[in-house]
Amino acid sequence: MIPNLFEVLAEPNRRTILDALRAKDRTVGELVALTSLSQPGVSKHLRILREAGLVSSSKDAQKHLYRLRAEPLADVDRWLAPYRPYWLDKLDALERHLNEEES
Amino acid sequence: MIPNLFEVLAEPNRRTILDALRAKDRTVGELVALTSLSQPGVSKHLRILREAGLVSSSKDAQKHLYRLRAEPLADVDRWLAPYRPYWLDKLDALERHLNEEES
DNA sequence: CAGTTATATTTCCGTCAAGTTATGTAATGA
DNA sequence: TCATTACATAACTTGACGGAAATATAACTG
Repeated sequence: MIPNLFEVLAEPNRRTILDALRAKDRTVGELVALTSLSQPGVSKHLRILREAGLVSSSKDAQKHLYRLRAEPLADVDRWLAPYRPYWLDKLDALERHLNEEES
Repeated sequence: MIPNLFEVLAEPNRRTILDALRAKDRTVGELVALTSLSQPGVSKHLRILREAGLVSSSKDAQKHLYRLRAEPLADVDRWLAPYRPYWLDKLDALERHLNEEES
């Protein structure tokens, strides 16, 4: 219940859905085709993504259009920020300064 | 097996461990104190982090020192990159251009 | 060597996530 | 109204994960 953002993103099919929604809004049926999951399976993931604020939906007749809402991903970006210096070559010196031992 | 990086990061205690290792290398005992987990629990998480390439360890007598290896997190950063424009205010126009409907 | 410290591994258990099938609901169309 | 389309929800099964407890291993200490 109320899974954290990382848990939401840990599921590969959910990332596939998000990636697909970057290009354009999609119906559930389209996403089913993209994920090779059953329709209920996709709906389940969409619910989790909706509850995480990562997608929103609007109804167009029977079709439900899902749209990417990437704002929550800024939290991941903020978590990641302090780690970024570690993999940037220019700051290897900093990394070695913060630690001392060699493996 | 071989859980993907997002799965590894989904576990809160593992993120706690990584965050702690940003400051300095730590022994298992220190990490036990920081996570309120049992020692075997921490060792289990450390194994997963090691297999993901996110930490390395070196032995100093009985003590095992764990060190952050943040390089794999660059993959998360790369996954995140295409989403970044969506939450940057300056690019709201781009976002509206890529989609059309309103929720 | 015996005991202690520090950590890893094993075993077991409860929980929960993810998938499927079945069913419900809403809108369209003949 | 009845059938069909599109999707959501419910019910159920299964497998993996996270945790603790017990045990193993390795190094230091007296």
